[in-house]
Amino acid sequence: MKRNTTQRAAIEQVFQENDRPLTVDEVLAYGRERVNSLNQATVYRNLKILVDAGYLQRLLHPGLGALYERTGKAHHHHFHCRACNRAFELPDCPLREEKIAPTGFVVEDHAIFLYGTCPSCVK
Amino acid sequence: MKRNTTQRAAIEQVFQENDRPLTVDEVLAYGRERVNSLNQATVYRNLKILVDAGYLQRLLHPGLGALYERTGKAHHHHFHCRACNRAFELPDCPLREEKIAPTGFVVEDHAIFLYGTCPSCVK
DNA sequence: GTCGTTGCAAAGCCTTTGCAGGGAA
DNA sequence: TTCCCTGCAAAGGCTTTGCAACGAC
Repeated sequence: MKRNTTQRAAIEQVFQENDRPLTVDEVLAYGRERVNSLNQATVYRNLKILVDAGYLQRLLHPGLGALYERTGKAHHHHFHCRACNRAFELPDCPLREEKIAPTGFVVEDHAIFLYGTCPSCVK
Repeated sequence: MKRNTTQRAAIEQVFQENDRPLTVDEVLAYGRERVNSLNQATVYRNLKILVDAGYLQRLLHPGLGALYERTGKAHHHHFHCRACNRAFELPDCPLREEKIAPTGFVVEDHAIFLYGTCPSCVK
């Protein structure tokens, strides 16, 4: 049975307070603000547990590597700010899958990654 | 000055005969069909040299990792066949960058990755 | 004979795993 | 008292680098 530990609670709070996809390092850094002794291996293990529990979703970003975000959101894509190096969620999807591959390719899924500058870095 | 070695020639031929993005392992495997002694470190070093020389372009694929493809092609995107695990180029781009991010986000660039089954695996 | 290149092995990153001690229930 | 969880350290993958030998020019 899953137990409630200070470390796991801290990690969940990190995701509650940061509504954007986070890297392992970000989870570790933000988590240590709550639990100073928080270990990297603990973060890796808990991220896996929280993904298995359906609380988090893992995605691979080209460049940022593994990102973790809360589950339960609608189909969406991601923005990477090159200035602050953070990832953000984009609410919409501009794609019609049927129209984008040559004849013969069966498209089951897609991912879109945008790059640029986020609102707080533009200022 | 850059020298013409058997190993580098083999790697270039691999890209001439495979008109799709290749992983390091694919370059190594195909290259060894030409030069049996071809070493992994040599492949890594030559891929870097060929990128710097403008002959190849490196891109990061979520899932497949680093991919290398010939330069000089028009703006395009990539398809990953889950059956044979190969990457392919898609000729078109279905996106209007201006329309896809919320106000405040400045979009400079984008990448689209499709997933599914390629024509030869569909058969 | 130069000196760019190669193969091998060692060393870096990032992520996972083994293990003994610690803490939730 | 159980046994899941944590921290530390060691061990896996993938990629890079150091070094001596090789070979293109």
